Amino acid sequence: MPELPEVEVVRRGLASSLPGRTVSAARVRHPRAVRRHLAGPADFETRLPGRTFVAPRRRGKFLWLPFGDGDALVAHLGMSGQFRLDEPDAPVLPHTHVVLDFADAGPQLRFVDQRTFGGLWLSPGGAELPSELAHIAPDLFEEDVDPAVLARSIQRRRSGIKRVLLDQTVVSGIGNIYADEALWLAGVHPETPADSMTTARIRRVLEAARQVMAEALAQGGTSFDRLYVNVNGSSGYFSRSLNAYGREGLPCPRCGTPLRRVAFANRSSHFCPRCQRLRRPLGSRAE
DNA sequence: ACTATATCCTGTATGC
DNA sequence: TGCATACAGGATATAG
Repeated sequence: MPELPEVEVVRRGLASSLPGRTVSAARVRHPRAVRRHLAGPADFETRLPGRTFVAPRRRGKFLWLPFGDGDALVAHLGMSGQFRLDEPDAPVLPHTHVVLDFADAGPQLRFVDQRTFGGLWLSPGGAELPSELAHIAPDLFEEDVDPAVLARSIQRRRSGIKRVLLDQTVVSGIGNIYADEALWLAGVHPETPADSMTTARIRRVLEAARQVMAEALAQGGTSFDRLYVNVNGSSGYFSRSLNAYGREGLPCPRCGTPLRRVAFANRSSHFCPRCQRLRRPLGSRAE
């Protein structure tokens, strides 16, 4: 569930309190949370103490917390990962998998993750951009993304446009919720073959995605339950602004037609059958 | 190079 | 009431 806006809310929360703080101890309570730290949990615990955090960074849904020495702690929240900043004597929540102590008297950094799809690892030399993220494309808020270039690369794909939006090696940060919202906003059916769309139409979809994620960020992200919260444990409010996602059977806010939900890649797509028509089911691609 | 699918996981909701 | 099943879905390994 955490997509770009939710991860950015977390990044900002960490940015306000981590820089300048020095780790004094690391404890791994569940080894799965550091499975991408290939040297193992004990090595992870040994390598962090003594390092001082600088400003947290983000690309798409990945976070990294650089240290002053040029290495970085990389994190992905997966489905249900949370960073919490809690006083050392605060109760430890269930599913707390990693705890960092600091040399100062401030709060601990705790990684909590019910479904354990998320995780942490140390990336040597990863302060600027962890090498493990080299295959992750820039997101729509990075300045070096040229929408025209991106639209042309999307247009070369034969998959449905939603599948392409979810491919983090094409453009990062978009997950199932914002893909459905962007396509609803742009009036594009999720299964529309990317190579059947004009670049102008692809750019409208990208702009819709950027817009809906910006609005979600302004509202603190999307929360359906306590699985996504910021570093203080509070929820965002964007779920009440969703137009399509999770609204099967409810009237389309634009035309009133009942929204549909269809199976899609082990999950669901939500769309309006009237506003988001599949045009030209097969055959010519002249547009 | 591209495309699609199975897999990991657990709390909640639903069906019988 | 209890048990079983479906569902939520990130990234990635793997197969085609």
